Amino acid sequence: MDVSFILDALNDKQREAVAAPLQNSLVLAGAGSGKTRVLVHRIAWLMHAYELSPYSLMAVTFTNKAAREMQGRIEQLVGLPPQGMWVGTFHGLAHRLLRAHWRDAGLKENFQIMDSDDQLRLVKRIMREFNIDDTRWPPKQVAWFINGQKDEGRRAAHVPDSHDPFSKGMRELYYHYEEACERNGLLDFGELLLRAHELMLTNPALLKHYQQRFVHVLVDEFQDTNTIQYAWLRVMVGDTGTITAVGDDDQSIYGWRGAKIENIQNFSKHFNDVATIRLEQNYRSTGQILKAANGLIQNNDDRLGKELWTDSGDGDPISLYAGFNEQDEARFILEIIKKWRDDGTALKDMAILYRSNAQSRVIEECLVREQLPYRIYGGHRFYDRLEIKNALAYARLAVDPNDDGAMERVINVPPRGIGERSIGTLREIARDQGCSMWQAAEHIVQHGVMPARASNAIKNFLQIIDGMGNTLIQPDLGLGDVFEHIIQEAGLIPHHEKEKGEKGEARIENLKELVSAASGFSWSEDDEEFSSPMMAFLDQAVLDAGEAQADEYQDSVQLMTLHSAKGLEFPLVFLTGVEENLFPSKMSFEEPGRLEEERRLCYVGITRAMEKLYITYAESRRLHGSESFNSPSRFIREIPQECIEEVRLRSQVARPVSMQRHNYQGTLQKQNQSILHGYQVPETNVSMGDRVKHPVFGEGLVINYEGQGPQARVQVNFDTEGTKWLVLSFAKLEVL
DNA sequence: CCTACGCACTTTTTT
DNA sequence: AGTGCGTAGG
Repeated sequence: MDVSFILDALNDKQREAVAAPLQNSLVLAGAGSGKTRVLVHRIAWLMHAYELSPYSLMAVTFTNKAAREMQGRIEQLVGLPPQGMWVGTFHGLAHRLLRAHWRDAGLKENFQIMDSDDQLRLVKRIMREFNIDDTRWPPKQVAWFINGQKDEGRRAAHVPDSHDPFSKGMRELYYHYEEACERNGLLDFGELLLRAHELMLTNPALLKHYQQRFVHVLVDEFQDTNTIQYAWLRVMVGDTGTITAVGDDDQSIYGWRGAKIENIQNFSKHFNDVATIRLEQNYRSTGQILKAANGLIQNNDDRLGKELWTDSGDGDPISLYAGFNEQDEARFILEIIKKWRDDGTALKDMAILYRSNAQSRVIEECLVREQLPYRIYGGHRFYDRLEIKNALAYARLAVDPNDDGAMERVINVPPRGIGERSIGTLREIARDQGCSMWQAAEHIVQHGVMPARASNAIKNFLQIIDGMGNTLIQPDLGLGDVFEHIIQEAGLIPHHEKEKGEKGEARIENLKELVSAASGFSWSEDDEEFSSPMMAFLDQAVLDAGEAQADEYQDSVQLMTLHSAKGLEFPLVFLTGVEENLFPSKMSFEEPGRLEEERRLCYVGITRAMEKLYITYAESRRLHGSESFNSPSRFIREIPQECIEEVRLRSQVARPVSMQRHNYQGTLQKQNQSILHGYQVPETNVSMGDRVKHPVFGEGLVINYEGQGPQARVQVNFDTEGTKWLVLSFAKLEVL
């Protein structure tokens, strides 16, 4: 069979990885080295060279986006969809196993998946029920604790006993939480993985079946696996299967949520006869950018070791800009963006990266002022939005009125006269009778045990839900129509119309989008596990947050955190706020490993840039209301200095010693007039970039300033006399 | 029952 | 500074 189409157009190392024998292999794929390509071609190779059926392959990713991309590229390469192959996220595949084997997994047939929001609500509910002090055990922290334990594969019973009351309480709460989930048929994200793992361990026949089925397993972003994911993989592969793990230890940035970099570091110890292949040729960035990235990451210990290289030239050095505050930083970025745009670069090819979301605001304001379109990645996901979650809760109630979580969520949204008092009564009855809140509500309405006003309100609600339930069983209604009804019946549109500002409008727009998402939903393929389209849709809504935003196709500047930038690339990248305490974040100073993770994050940031990278920081920054003076990040110092070019002379005037200590001695290499133009010097009529005339020195260009009021000084680059600092109140400068 | 005000918090995010 | 949450008053 001709397999050249699989191996051609690969470099030697990629080919080595793709055509490796059917054995365990670890592909250390540096940034921009064609990782997904290798994965996809490996799959095609296994199918052709070893005549493996797609049925015997499983490919695991972390995000739905990555799974979709892989699926698409396999189709593209092989020419048809890989029938029977399992391609999906850890959670998606675990979910699939549990739906198929719910009985063996000890679940209810109609079990529901909770997202983190549902989970937090459940935690709060439990804490209320048991009268637990939520100042000593903040619900968020409780949820965090439970998730952390599940990531480690521990149930409440496995949590080591402790004598300190706080830990004891946590453990106790975990018990209650487990019990509540069990009773209500609820699974959080961690539970999907944990339960899928246990399903395999407790059902040897089932395990054998899957181990025999999956001859080869492929894993993307292996450095991000946590304990339970790794354990599950090992069980699924077993002694008979083999695995290809693709990842990059230098890009492990999720340790804080349980990812174990050790998994990739020790991979060769846990699996037999591992072939390790390094992909170090980078097809993305210029030589200078790679040199900077390599230099920086060398400061980490315990690396598997890897050095990126390219054969496509050095490119521009990295530009470093010191803003005097965050406003200045933002304005600088905007100037560069406008320059690149005028030179023909599309806005979507420019990315502004920052360490924390709070930093985006200043930049956004600047973008708005300059009327440049932008798009912020991350933020709230579509299905996470309040209005969407409410609509989905109505749908859940329509499917199963006994869904207490959904009931609590929307019973009084929009306000319909069922307040905390009434809900409390419902909860009480439900608990005493061991029934659902819905049944409690029916009881109340029938027996009139509550004041007429409250009783009527509840009756009204029951009727609304009943009506929704009816639309579900009408065969001629599509999923979109059902949601249309639901939103209508619930009165969500008028409810959001009442909201002030543009918020309500946006929410109504989102609800419309939900309707169209529902109409476009198809569950045809291999989803025989699901009993109805609505159920499938609801599951999908929880597991796949629906990334796309409306303005996706508009050409716009891309803003995102460094974490969400992983896996992406842009010709022009700004790495902003590169200051001590911010990046590395001061939160990372406590645990030793965290600083290395910050450094990897910086490495990720640098390697996003294809052509040109700007690193910026601000000498003074207003964040969370107060002003702080941070020194430039240590990461800047760790980059080989020959890769860096400063775009502004650091001011040489008096400053607090603490700041001066960190100043760079870099010299002014290039004056960029367009950069500086438009900078207003406070309380004067002189602007940066202005041409001025001095009675003695002649004409020159204002390139910097310092101080305020009578002490204000400007630096002028005179045409004939060089640069000089002048005190504005003395020098007789004339603006030309 | 709803609205308004005051308080505390603030790294990173996917599923 | 801004937001989200909980409590106090209308």
